[in-house]
This record gives sequence, structure tokens and C-alpha cells, in this order.
Amino acid sequence: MSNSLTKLDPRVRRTRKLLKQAFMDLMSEKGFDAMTVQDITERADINRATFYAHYTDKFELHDQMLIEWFQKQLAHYNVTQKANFCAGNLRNLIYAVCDFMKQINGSCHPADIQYKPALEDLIHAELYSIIYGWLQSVEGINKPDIVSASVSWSIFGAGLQWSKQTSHSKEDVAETVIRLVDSGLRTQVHNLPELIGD
Amino acid sequence: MSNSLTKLDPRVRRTRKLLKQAFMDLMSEKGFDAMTVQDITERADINRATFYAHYTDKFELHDQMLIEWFQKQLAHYNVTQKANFCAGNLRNLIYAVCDFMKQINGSCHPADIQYKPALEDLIHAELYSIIYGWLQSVEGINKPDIVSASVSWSIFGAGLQWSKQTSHSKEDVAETVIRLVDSGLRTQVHNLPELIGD
DNA sequence: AGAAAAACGTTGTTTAAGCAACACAGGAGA
DNA sequence: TCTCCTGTGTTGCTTAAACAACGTTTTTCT
Repeated sequence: MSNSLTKLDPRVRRTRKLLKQAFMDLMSEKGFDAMTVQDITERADINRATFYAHYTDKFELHDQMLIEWFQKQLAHYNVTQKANFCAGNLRNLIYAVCDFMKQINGSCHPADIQYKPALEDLIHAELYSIIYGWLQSVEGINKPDIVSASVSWSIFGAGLQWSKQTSHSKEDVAETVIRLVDSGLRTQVHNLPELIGD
Repeated sequence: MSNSLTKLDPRVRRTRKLLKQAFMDLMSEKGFDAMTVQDITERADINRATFYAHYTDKFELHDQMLIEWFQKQLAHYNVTQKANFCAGNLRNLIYAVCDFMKQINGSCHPADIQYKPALEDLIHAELYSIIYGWLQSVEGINKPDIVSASVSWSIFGAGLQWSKQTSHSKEDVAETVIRLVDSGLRTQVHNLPELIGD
């Protein structure tokens, strides 16, 4: 957000970078619960008071890192909120979600499964708003909020499932979900442009 | 020097660390001559004005890094200025010099051979003062300045030679120089304690 | 339960880094 | 030669980080 817009002070960039790095290290060492704000600031060699100038607590830092991480995945696949609803974009979005979920599952400390709900809320909110944005480009759609919720959750769920046990290829997951969404949308929208034929 | 004594501000530590890292990177990329202060500060993401708050120019940064590097080698072999003159200490000192020279020769950009004289002055000054310190422990020595100069240069020279072409082991170099220094010292000092028998 | 220790969250003040601007010194090229 | 350009040091002012201190809450230990 403010990263790209305001082009922030190099000192701020440094501080946050160090805090995030320390957080990541501690995450894999002792997990989220066991780590304190003091741990983080000591590891990062940043004054504790400075931490509170950037984040209200370790939860906020955690959340921001996740969102940032997810957005990096999105950027990698050139997924933006203001694009149109088509198979290509959907596919990239699904890839991004899969990759992200995989990384999280891999690096998440066993003791922190309890925080997955929070994670899911955050990421799903992103997903929802992207889908909602795309739906602006679709003619004659009604109840876009319900549709966005449904579609975003289905993508989320597929990615989550895939990250837990990779029994299919990422490509298979994507094509499956795309077909599903396509047929689902046709019950709501007449004259929907072709999704599947690309 | 001031590193260990004053326990400096974490911001200062960070700034210098970043500048040194940038310097190192640029050293291997384009060499000392081709790099400007601007290059260093841009790479380090440090304001140029801040550079001048720490160093007068890139030469000073260069020198400080070398000295620091050398002192790290000395510390690694537990070599200190206030110790006594014996074979064990001499051996460690020679090892430190050898290792240091090797690293320098390896990482020094071809275009910068012209600066080796400066390097030699810096390092030799360190060496000289260490030897001079050790000689305080030797009874009945005269002209300690001349002796220090001679001994320190001989160690320096041996290390330099070894770093250029490693035809002998570090251990061989050390034993050779120790014998040389021992017999040399005996022409100046009567009743010199055994150096060689350890 | 109760005491001690550790972590929290906040504050006022000090200090280092950022920033923009300046005059100045080479060097390159028309 | 003149001009343009890039790098150099330096400056005054602004802003973020350090630091020490505080009362509070939570953890830990016995």
C-alpha cells in the first residue's frame, strides 16, 4: 500500500525489514506463541519503542507480512484487482494462491496451527476484493457480493487442499476450478463470455 | 577501537555495516578506482551526507576495513599486543598474516594493485606495534625499534610471498621464519630464552 | 496464593540519518 | 574555449530511531 505510493524514508524501510527478518527467524526457531516483542526487537537490534512506532503488536506484524507475501505472489503472476474476469486471470490467481499456501504450510511452525483462521480471513479478504473487482467487467451480473464470496472461497479452498496434499498438478487444480466457476456463473449470468475456450 | 569501548549506537553500527557491505560488493564488481562515493551510498541505501559523517572519503573507508579485517584474523588466533615474545605467539601471528594476505590477494580487484603499498603500510604498522609490544617482555634488548621493524617486515614479507604462491604449508612458513628470527635475535640479545624448543 | 521476574505499552528527550541545496572541481565533447 | 555533466564536500533543517524511565499487566516460580 503505502510502500509503493509514498516511497518511504529509507530508515523506515530498514527498520521494518530488520523486524520482519527477525520475526521470520524466530518463527522457525520457536514459533509465534513463544516469541515476544522483546525477542523480535533484540534479534533485529531495533529499540523496542521503535517497534511500537510501526506495529501495535506482534499480531499486526504477522498479518502485514502475510499480506505482503501474498501480494508478492500475485505480482509474480501479474494479477491485479483492476482486470477483467477471464480464464487467464483466474488461472494466474489460482496459481498464486497455490504457491502461497504451499509456502505457508511449509514454513509454519507446528505450534501455530491455531492462527490459521486469522490467516484465512486475511488472505480470503484479498481474494474477495480481487474477484469483486474483476466482476465489474461482467455484464448483467446480480448479487456480485454473493458471487465474489462464493468464487473466492472456492479458489481458496482448492488452494488450501492442494497445499496439504499435492496429489494433482497445479495446472489440474486450476482447470478444475475454472470449469467449476464457469458453470456456476452461468446459473447466474446469461450470455457469459466464454471462459473455458480461453 | 571505539567499537568495543564505547558500544556505539545501533544506528551507527547499521550504517557502517551497510556502507562496508556496499564497498565490498563494488570492489569485486568494478574495483576501487571505478567506484565513487555516490556508488557506495546508493548501493547501501544510505544518504551521501551520512557517509561523510563517518568517513572523510572512500580511502578512509578502505583503510578501516582492511585494519578491521586484519584485526579479526589476529583475534581468531588470540594474538594481542600485550603478550610476551615466544614461539607460540610468533607462530600464531604468522598464521594470521598468512591468512589475511591470502584473503586480500584473492578478493583484490586486478585494477587495484597500485594500492597495495597503502595496504602494506597499514598492515605493517599493526605488525610493528605488536612486535614492539612483545619485545617489552624481553630482557636486555637494545634498539627495540630497529628490531621490531626488522622482525615485522620479515614476517610481513614471508606472508606476502606465501600468499602469492602457496608452495609450502603455512606451518613450514611459520617454523622457517621463527628460526630466522630466533637466530637473528641472538646476535642482539644475550641469554635469549629458548624460542625454538617451545 | 503471593512474590519476583519478565514483558508490555507509553512518554519525553537526545541523537543520528535523511534531504535538498549549494559552491566547487575535474573531464568530455562541441 | 565554452559548456555541460558528474562527482565532491558541506550546510541547515526535518524526521525517525535510540534511550531511559515509568506504571501496568502477565508469567513464572515456590
